[in-house]
Amino acid sequence: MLNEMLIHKISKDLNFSYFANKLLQWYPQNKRNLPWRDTQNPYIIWLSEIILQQTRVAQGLPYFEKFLKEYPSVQDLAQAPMDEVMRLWQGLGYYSRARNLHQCAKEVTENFEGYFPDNYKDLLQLKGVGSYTAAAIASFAFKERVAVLDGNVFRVLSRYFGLGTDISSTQGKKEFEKLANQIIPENEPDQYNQAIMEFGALQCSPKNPDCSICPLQKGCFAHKHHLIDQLPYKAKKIKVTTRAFLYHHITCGEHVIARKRGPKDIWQGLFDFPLTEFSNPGEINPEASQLGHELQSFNPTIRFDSEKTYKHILTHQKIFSNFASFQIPEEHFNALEQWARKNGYFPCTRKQLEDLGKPKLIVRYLNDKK
DNA sequence: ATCCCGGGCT
DNA sequence: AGCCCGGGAT
Repeated sequence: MLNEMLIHKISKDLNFSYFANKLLQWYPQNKRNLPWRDTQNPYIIWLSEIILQQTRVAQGLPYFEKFLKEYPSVQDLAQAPMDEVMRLWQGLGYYSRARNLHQCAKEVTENFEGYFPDNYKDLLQLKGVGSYTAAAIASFAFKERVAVLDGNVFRVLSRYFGLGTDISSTQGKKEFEKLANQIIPENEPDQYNQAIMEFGALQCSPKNPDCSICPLQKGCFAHKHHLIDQLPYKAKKIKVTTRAFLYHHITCGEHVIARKRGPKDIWQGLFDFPLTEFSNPGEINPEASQLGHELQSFNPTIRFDSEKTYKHILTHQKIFSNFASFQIPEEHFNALEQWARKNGYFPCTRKQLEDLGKPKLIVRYLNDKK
């Protein structure tokens, strides 16, 4: 057993060094010449990394040059007026980066005598410096053996080692971080970090990578299993929208006003009540409902139960719903029916309504009324 | 026009 | 988890 584990560990380590060596070999032959490469100046590295967050090289490059020309040192940047920094940043997006950049320069100047912290852990404390940027500065400027994890690294590792954990999950980030830090070699950790990111950008590209010329094709899990376009796996984050409904429960004798729900929205083909939608739950207000006003001519007895908000959770929608009930004297039935038909609603008896398919939300409300 | 991508902060 | 932003792909 011990033997097996030992063999497993050794073969894993061999595989890791094979992988790292291939990248280290590939890098000098293929790397782009960029002005923040081949320097160990933490200020220049930090500046470039902040600018390159969420930003392509082609877009960031002119900004990097502007900033370095205007502020050759961290002190120059720290002393610059905020407005000037913002103006230089103009057009690059994510403006909190510029605010953090300026604040970080001040921190370094005032609290660290102008010297950036020289290790991952301390770098993390700086404003605007997260795990990626801290690892980049620590390895490029100070040769610390700490792996960078950016979109490129996730992609390369996920494909080569067949790691399919969702890269947007906390669990996934942990697993990739662990793997990446096992692979990164003791010597030249900086070159290795540069190499794997450049490899991801140029060779192991998100779409249509040319695997026929890839130095890591042999041994690549994704290539072997034809999973290049499935990896890395990233769960699409469905954005949950909040909606606020005011339902109008309109009754007239034994009749209820209903409607069949149409396409392009939830509950297609089910039946519910006339509905006014508000932009958020706090704004639900019968006074603001056009429907309620139209019903006034039928002399309704109105009850709005604002206390009871029904919450209905779907995968992609969170619905908050209130109900207002309108009891209409039977003498207005004909006029009410005309109004209903004109607006795409129809009267039906309580019994008929029972037999129609309704959203859970409506059923819950009707049961509560009993 | 709409979708997708991406580090860090809150 | 949701937001911040612009650019590129579709």
